[in-house]
Amino acid sequence: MTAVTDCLDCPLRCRRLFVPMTEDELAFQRRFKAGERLVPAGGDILVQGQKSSALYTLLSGMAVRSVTLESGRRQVISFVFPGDLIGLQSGIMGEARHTVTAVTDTVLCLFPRDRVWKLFRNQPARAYDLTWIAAVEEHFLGETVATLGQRDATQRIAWALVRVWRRLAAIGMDQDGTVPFPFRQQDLSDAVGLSVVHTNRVLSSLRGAGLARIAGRRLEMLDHRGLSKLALMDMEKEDVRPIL
Amino acid sequence: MTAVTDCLDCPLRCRRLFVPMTEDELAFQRRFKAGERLVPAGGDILVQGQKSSALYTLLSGMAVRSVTLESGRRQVISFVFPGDLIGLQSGIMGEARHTVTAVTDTVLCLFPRDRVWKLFRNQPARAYDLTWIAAVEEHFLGETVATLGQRDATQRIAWALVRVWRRLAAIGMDQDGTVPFPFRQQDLSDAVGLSVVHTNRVLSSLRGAGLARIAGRRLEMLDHRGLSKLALMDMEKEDVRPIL
DNA sequence: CGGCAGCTTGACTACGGTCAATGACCGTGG
DNA sequence: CCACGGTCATTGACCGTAGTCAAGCTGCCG
Repeated sequence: MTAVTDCLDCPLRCRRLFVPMTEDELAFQRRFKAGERLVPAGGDILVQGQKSSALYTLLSGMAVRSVTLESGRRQVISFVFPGDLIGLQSGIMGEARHTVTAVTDTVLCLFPRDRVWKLFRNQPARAYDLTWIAAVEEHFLGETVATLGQRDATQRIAWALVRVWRRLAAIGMDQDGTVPFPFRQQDLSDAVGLSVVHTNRVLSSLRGAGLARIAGRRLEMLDHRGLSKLALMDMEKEDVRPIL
Repeated sequence: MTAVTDCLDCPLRCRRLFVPMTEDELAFQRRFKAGERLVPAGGDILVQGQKSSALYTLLSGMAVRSVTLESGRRQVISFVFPGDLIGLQSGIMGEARHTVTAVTDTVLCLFPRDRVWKLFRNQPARAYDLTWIAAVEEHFLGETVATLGQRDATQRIAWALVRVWRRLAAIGMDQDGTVPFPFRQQDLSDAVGLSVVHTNRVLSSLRGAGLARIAGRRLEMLDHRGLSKLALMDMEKEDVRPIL
């Protein structure tokens, strides 16, 4: 039985990916957070089509956001990492449009819906941040659309690996050039719109080319610059964003 | 020389797609709007990588939001229709991440960036609406990702046509089962990640099947239910959203 | 030790891309 | 008024990337 993490002790907010909070915001944040929710690996955090009012921030662990078409095919919309907001759409528009599934054991900070309104009413700066977060999310989805529409198989995989690596490095989860990678190849292929078989072939070719390697639930980045170039990604300055 | 449209006379806000505004909100809105901007067909409303502070709502005309990769390939992220918000990302995150190009002559309502902060400060309900709009946008991008990742060529085109048709019908732009469709086949193919050639073939097969037809810069929907089914789209209840 | 989930490899196929040529339409200028 | 040039739509022939099917392989957990 672990105690609930106080926002004061939040291991995420001081990471370079996130905009620092003021004293005042931090105080509000502590009252805003209503508790935590634990979802074990394989469990659903949010289910497509189901009413759900809460907002979450992923405190630890990883997840995938996905939709399933009537054809039965699954698309992974995005990977979800510590610090990511979950449930904005369902929280605002009423019901969840996609499923969020825990890939590892996860801990979520819980923000009840009715307090969100209070945030807009009393904390305009935080409300602005929330919109900012939504804009960032939108930006990444735009990137994803461009990837699925215009990049070939190798570029897609390279792109996805670089994205994951940069995101995790930005919250300090890299060690010796590796980051945790708990996703199955099936998850990766569902994310980039390729078959598992082809995904596997591409991965082994990237390994062969000495660019990156997945092994033991970890992703090893052997040539960040090379892989980024292959993926047609610019080495954009890492931008920061708020965290809720 | 046409006069600027007063928000009171806005031809969009009363359409069934949009949440009605209160008297109060309308009053604020009139002060919020700083003027209009006209962009002729083919002109750029926003340019990828360029600083831009303003927020716009497309008042009339149509546009495409797109990004161009280093390979030179272009991805159309979304079509932009009357009532859509433009520039949230650039307005909040600083610089535009994608280009918005006018496809017809367009009129834009202009909201200066510095007034956005005033909105968060003084109009929490409108700020909430802005976030809502961002969430809706995010939802649609998620759909797009799923389409590019999991639907085949025919389903993609069908999906795109139905989306356009529903969107325009929801603001009353349908006449005799047709809606304006000023986009080139090149735009459509860049939107769904297919070559123009294949797009053309699919379109003619849809025409042959009596499902839909594009002619004379108009899209004729011959079998909405059939095309939706083909596109694996549910006949979801039309949901409403706020307009800025 | 057995069973299961996930990874890997091979053989064959097909969907959609590319290249190329022709056609339809439209605005402009001689 | 018609010839010209440009843009966009259409069609044909060929090809290559990635999907499918199917069989082994590996590693983990009971």
